[in-house]
Amino acid sequence: MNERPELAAAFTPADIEGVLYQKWIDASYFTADAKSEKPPFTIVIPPPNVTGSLHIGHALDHTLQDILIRMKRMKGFEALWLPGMDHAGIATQNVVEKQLAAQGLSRHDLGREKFVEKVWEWKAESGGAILAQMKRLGDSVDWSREAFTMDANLSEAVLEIFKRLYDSGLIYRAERIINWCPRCLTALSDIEVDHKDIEGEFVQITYGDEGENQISIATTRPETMLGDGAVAVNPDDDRYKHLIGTSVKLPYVNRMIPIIADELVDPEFGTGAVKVTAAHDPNDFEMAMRHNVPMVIIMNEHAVMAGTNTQFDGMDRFDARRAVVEQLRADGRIGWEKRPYMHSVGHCSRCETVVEPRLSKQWFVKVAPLAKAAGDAVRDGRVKIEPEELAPRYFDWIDNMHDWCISRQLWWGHRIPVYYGPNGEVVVCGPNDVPPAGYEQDPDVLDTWFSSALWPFSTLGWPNQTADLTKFYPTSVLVTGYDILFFWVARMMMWGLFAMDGVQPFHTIALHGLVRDKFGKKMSKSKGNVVDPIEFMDKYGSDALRFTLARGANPGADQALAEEWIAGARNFATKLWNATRFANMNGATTEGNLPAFDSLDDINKWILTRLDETVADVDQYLEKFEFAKACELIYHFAWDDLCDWYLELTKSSFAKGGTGAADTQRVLGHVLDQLLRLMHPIMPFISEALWCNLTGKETLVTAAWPKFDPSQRDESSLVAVSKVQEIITEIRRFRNDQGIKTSARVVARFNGMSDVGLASYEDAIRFVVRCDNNEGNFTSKIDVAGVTVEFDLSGAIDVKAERARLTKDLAAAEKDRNTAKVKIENEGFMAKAPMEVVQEIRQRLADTTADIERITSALATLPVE
RNA sequence: GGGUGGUUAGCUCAGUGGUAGAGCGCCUCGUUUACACCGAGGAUGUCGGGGGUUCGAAACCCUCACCGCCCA
Repeated sequence: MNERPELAAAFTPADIEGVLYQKWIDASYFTADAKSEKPPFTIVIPPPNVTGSLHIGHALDHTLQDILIRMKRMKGFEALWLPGMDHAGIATQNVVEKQLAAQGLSRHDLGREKFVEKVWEWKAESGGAILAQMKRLGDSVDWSREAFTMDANLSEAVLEIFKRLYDSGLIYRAERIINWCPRCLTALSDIEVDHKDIEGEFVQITYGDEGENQISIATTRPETMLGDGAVAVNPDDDRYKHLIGTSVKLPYVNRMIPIIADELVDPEFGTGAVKVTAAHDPNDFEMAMRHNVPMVIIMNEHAVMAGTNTQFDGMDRFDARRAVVEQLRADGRIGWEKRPYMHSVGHCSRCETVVEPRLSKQWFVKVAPLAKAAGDAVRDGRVKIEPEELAPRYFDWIDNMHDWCISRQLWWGHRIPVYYGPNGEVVVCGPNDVPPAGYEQDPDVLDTWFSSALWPFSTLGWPNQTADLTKFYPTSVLVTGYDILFFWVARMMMWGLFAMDGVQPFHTIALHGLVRDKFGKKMSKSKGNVVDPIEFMDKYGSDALRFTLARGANPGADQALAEEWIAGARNFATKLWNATRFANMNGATTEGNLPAFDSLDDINKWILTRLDETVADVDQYLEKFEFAKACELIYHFAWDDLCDWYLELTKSSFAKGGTGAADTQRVLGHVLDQLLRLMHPIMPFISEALWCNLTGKETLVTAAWPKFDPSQRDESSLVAVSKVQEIITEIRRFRNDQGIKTSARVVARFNGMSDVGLASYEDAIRFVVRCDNNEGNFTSKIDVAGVTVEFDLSGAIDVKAERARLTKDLAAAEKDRNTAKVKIENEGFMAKAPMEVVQEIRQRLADTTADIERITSALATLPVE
């Protein structure tokens, strides 16, 4: 009767994963159809860097997206999960430059065109390793739509939006203080700078010569004094009021600089007088703008002192700092020195070099109107942020966003589509424009995030009005870590709303947290606690890794991950494998209709009821991005309800055969069928393997998602089975306490089974607890759930153990009764607590009182030792 | 400095007013015919401290302490 191929005795993930993924690809299950009548469900993948490989954070991010996509596909949506990669300007250029450096070359040796060619070569050969790794993970992405931010059509989108923004007055070129990385030799946006507290110095320096105007300032960057354009004090600071409007001589440079008054100066900080280095400090720049202070650049692009006409020219900025302080000290110009002085310093997020704020002519996006729209879309509910607790963080940032510096002095990326004429004319070219003859293109490229921000629609064909764009935009949900909320999410919001006529790029932003080590510490190479998801997949299977990550994914919260947890998930997979083997051995089937619900016994009704509850709850949780809770329910339903109880309770029925067994075969087949469907989004490989084996069908990928129907539940079966469980547990406990081996058979007599409606389950109980129904000399008994079970222990009852057991029960019952009693005797409680709570406590009081009586009398009848 | 999240069993974490939970770990027993990647049983918490609201607080309010994150 069982024609299914037999499942291997042990579950080996490697045996099924590659084969199944290939089968899915061959069958094009993941390819979405823009012409489909089905409602769309779209997710665009956060494009990994082309230089990247799959790390544990990707594994989490992808697992969650795949869960949603697979579930929606099963629910009958036209599910599109669009994969692709980001060209990752600085990161990629760095990789290729490093390779060149190994050959003693720099990009300048090759020239721009050759260098960019080289990067493309590198991309073809070594880039995108992550794509193969995504297949290991089981990602059900539509490979036919794979995109790259530097693809022709995506590049066209970049030109298009640049032109539109420029024409709308939202892109401008200006001299501003920007973050300059002296190693990458490019400007950076604010969020590409990481602020870290480091040990620096804070020194007091006197400007002006003796007999002339003198003033003491305090600074953490003494070397920048060479570029000072003024000294600023607070207008209300009595110490300096008399100096405002006068000048003081800047040492070494010997330039007279004005002493100005500005509210920004904090009189409590340092000496209350600050140097104004407009070209190398953002705050100073602001002040300088207000007071017309000259801006002097004192370093070259490598952050080497230049153009100061002092002995410090040619020194690196940090060498210059020491040299300047030394000279000042020698000249008696240093007051106090605080060293080390902890303060926050910006570092390049790519290479960790200390960023040099620098006056520079760059291209900027005027963000105010765009950011306003991006904030409003969330404020008015068109876009939901999950969990909503993270929305304030979004508002806080987007409502206070500074103009965005988008030009980068790199070669790898989208070149800025601006052309300059011989007389300084400026022309911006869209995708279909041709620059006038003799015009030269701006040499810079755009910030990588400029193009990533187009991702939700450039990947669908924009600016062309494609079928994909019509069908799949706006996307359904964006799943990503909260760490790139600002980098990427906010910018997609701005671009999407602007380019798509106010239509938001996604309905929901589902944010997850970071994966941390088993102690909740951040993973880092220096700590050596970084884990490799590929290694875990090799060792425990992709399903185990996926389940572990999903099980730890509470919305917006970080999760700790330990190898043991993954081993546990692998054990869970093995458990299911074996449960299915058991089902096969006992003739479980999915053929034919389910027996009428009302005709079933309580055990079958119970498991169907529990299944229905589980399906309903899991469905609801997954829809709310509560992955951890959904996994928890599946895990406990499968392991506890199904394996530990249902399978055990069905054994006697299978042993007996008959219609009871036939019903159970069909119900068991159904329960497994539905459970495997339910877990397929989370553990796609093993669920597919087992489901196809069980049902003989082709694939679970496109099978229907389980439906739930609360009318097909039976509460009384829950009560009945819980009594059965209580009886079994008590008997096991008794046997355990009495030191009876699990395998040993005991003669026992059950009294009162029909009074509690359990007569028909006596056999099932006896089977599980190995109690034979023979005549005997019943010397011991236990009372549980209204039933008395008497045992023939051949007189060998361990009275001491039994007394200990009962004494413990008595103490527990007394404690419970006492808490109930205290409440009942509390007038306030009786007067104010809701009726059902009072009822419940009354019941508890009655139950525990009865328990105490029963246990007390049992203790009394124990023979004296 | 400004925000913000947290402090619950040995570890990592659920738990938004009615007898404290999970996974892993720990202890005892066990190869019983799906599974030792297993089964059965068991131990473990003045829910960070203090105060308040309430008949009732891990949960709500105030306060203190400590840890973390974001922004400057």
